[in-house]
Parts: sequence; C-alpha cells; structure tokens
Amino acid sequence: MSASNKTLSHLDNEKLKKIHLFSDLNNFELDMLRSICHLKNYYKNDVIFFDTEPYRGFYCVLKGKVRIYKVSKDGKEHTLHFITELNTFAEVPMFESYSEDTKDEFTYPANAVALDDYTELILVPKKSFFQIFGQNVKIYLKMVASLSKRLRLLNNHIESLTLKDVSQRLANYLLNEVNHSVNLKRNNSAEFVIIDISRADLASYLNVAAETLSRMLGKFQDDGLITIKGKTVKVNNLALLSKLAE
Amino acid sequence: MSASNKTLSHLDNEKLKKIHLFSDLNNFELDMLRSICHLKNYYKNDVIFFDTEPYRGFYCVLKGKVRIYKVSKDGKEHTLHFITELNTFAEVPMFESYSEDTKDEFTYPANAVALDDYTELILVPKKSFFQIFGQNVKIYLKMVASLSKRLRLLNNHIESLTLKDVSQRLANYLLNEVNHSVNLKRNNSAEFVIIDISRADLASYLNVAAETLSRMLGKFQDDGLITIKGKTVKVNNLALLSKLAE
DNA sequence: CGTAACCTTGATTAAGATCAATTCTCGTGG
DNA sequence: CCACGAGAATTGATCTTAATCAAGGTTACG
Repeated sequence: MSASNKTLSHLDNEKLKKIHLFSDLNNFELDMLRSICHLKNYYKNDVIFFDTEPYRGFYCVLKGKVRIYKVSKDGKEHTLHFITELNTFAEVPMFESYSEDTKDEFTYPANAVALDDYTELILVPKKSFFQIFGQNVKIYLKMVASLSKRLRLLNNHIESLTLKDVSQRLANYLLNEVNHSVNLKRNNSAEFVIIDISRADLASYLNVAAETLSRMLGKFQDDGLITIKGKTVKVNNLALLSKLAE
Repeated sequence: MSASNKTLSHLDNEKLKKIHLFSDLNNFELDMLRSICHLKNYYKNDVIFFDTEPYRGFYCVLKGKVRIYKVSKDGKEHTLHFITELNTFAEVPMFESYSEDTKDEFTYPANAVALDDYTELILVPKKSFFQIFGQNVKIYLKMVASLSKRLRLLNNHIESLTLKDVSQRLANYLLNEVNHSVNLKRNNSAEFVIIDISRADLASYLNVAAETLSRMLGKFQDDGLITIKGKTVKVNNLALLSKLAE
C-alpha cells in the first residue's frame, strides 16, 4: 500500500486516448483531464482500496492488472472482476450521489488489489472530474456504455454462480478466454489460452475451493478436453467444451 | 403474453414525472417522450420478454411488479431483481451498442415476467429514444445514476450469494425490507414487513430450494427472531437479525 | 540447490438439494 | 356461509456436491 503520487505530465494525449473512456475526448479536454489526475504505482498484493473507505474517485489501469473482490466475515474471498490495461474501475460511487435523497458519503463498492508488480494506475478525483466534465455528453455516453457492459457481465456472472455447477463454470470461463482473451495463440487449429492469474485467484472468481478447481482441471485434462502446461492451457475440443458450459 | 398496445395520451406530465428517470425533464421533453412510447398491459405470469429476443427498448413500471430472472438448462430459475412501480428495467442493451466494434443486435439481458394481474408498463423504443434524447445530458445523468445504483445492488447480491449461507441471506433480505420496503408498518416499536411475493419467488431470489427457505423461516420463528402470519412478518429482534446477516 | 509459496491428491464432512408425503390457504360455486 | 379443490407451503427422509482437513508434490526464485 505504498503508491507514490505523481502527475501525468509524461503521458501524451495519444496515450491517454487509448483508455476507452477517454477515446472521444479532444486535445483540450485531455489537457484538462491530465491536470486533475494523479499517477499511482503499486506492487503485487498492494491494496488499492477497501470497501469501507470513503470514495475519492475512480481509476484507470495503465499497466498491470487489478482484482476486485469482496471478503466474508470469516475471510473467504470472492472475486468480482479482473481489470486489465486501459480499463476503468470504481466509477459507481461517482454517480450514486446524483439523484439521491441522502447526501451520505459513499464508500467503494468492493475491495481492489494490484495483481502485478509495477501496476500503474490513474486516479481521477471525483470533485475535479465533475467540475470539468459534469456536463460533457461524450463522457456520459462512454460511461453509460461502460456501465451497461459491466452490468451484463455481472448478470452473466450471477447466472454462472447460481445456475451452473463447477464444471460448467470452468468450461464457461475457458470459453470466454478463448473468445476474448488477449493471451491467445492459435497453432494448427488448436487454441492456447494463457491463464495469467494464480489458481487461487481463478478459484475465488469461480467461487470454488482451490482443491476443487485443481481436481476439475485434472478431470478436463483426463477427458482430453484440454492440455495443461503451467499457465498455458491448450483447448483440444472446443465443441465439447461449449457443450459442457451450457 | 397478450399485452395490448396503446398510446400514453391519458397520462399527464405530472404522472410521467413521477418515474424517476424522467423527473428532471421539462414539459416539452415529456410531450416528446409521450409521443414515442407505448402502453402495455399484462396479467400475472405473462412473459414480457425472453433473454433470447432482439432488443426493442426499455420499460417503466406504472402499475404492478415485474420479476427479472435467468433460467438454467434444466429449468431452475434464479431471480435477479424485483422491479416495483415507477422504476425502469432493461436499459442495458440500449447503450451497449454504443462504442462497440460489433454492430450486432443485442438481446435482452435476462427474462422478465409480470408478477401481478393488471401490470401496466411503458415501453420506450430504442430508436425513437435516441432520436429524441440522444444528446440530452439530463437523461444521461439520470441513466448513469440509475445504472450505478443497480451495479451496487448486483455487487451486494453477488456478495450474498457467494459469501453468505442461507440463514445469512434470509436475514439480510428481511433487513433490507425493513429498511427500504414500502410495505412497512411500525407498531409499538415492532416492525412489520409484508412479503408481497410468493415463497417460491423469494426462494429463487435467495438461490435456495423452496423447502429450505420454508425450514429457515420456521427456524427464525422458533428462535423468536420473527413472527410469521401469512405474508406479514413481524420482526421481533432487529439487533439479532442484523447480527445474523453479517 | 534450498526453501517457501503454490498446487495437487486423498479421505471425510456438511450444507443444502431432492424426493415424497401431508397440510394449509384461499378463491369459487353451490 | 360453508364445502370443495387446486395451488402453495411445510415437514420428513435421503442423497449429492463441493468444502474442509490433512498430507504430499512442484515450481520458482534467491
């Protein structure tokens, strides 16, 4: 939980524009943005915020990965999202206060922790953001789109958690990786997925004990569905995997 | 699945303004809105949409209640939300298409069914909505706030589902009803909550078998926490219930 | 190479689902 | 106003999935 606090002066507008939320902004708006943001650095396992903290603002991932999670009374963790480069997180409390009877200070909706060493984040402070972008339709369009996308993700996540068993959830996860992951290689018609998170983190995302995940991965391999070599998973039978995931 | 198709001519602007999403609109904007919307009527158990259907637009509840749910391959249902009067649902696909590489037609994110006879909904068609309100900051502010609120709800829902056992989930539900329900009576320092949904629907929201919910309600009563009389639940020990929910 | 963190495998347990049988509730018609 | 019947809710007995507990292996990294 060190996190140095620098300016974004070294970030040019082209780089800022790569962040999806900001891709439609013009140079003037980007300059404004740069003037209000803070750059933050983290090592692996550094906590970015707890769900008990008062809200400061939202974050963009420049480098590294972030895990968003909840903790139960007796210490069990459930991972809600893995946030990858160029994506934003913790926007929710920014807008909850609007149209709200209560003027309570909102907290972060979950906990966040850096997954990699040298994780680099931009912090966009709530107050300055509203002063500058409070009436900017372009930002709102992006924001609505991004929140909508996340709502559908959570919908699907809940569907997995409540209506599918462990093997279905795992199959579903692997399929999503094949379809959406940046860590994908193709090689004489076979798909290689790189699971770049620990088994424990994957287990906490699938809401399953690490032991059970291990067994299930073993079973998938025994059944010829996949071939595991460390972090790399080769998908041998996409059709069967799809069937399993249903 | 009958659902007649009428205009909103009988709805005055004051009534429309009660819908939270539209409360900030001026009379001109409300007139525009009225001209593009359709009024729909449903009986209990009428399906409003399936998650396989192409998206038409979003809905506002004028009268009655709506259940939003997902179904597993073998028919098990999980309820994501109960939508009550003056609230909107199915806004998500409206905005997913924006900032999206794919120009795929999106489907509804879940299934929706009317819970009461004479449920009355407004359908706001996607296309006309964008033509009229596509650049309206007021609507976007409301929309962002509403989506944010729902995201936190889903966050908390997932937290319940993954990190709490059945008794904790039930206690948590009852507490939320005491704190937020419109169906609340207070009577010499005791709280009466009216559960105006069936046990089966509650069970599907808590992701528990109806039999297990029944047993748990019985246990809460035996333990003196609550007193059940039909749909009315009297909360005898709020402090203990709060402790149980943690 | 050594060691600590991570992962896998095996045996047992427990929470809650499922199956089966009553009982309760409430709307309907006589 | 009461009797009837169907759907809803409860209760009991058993089963299943995945968690937990407890050892071993592996891997990565200094």
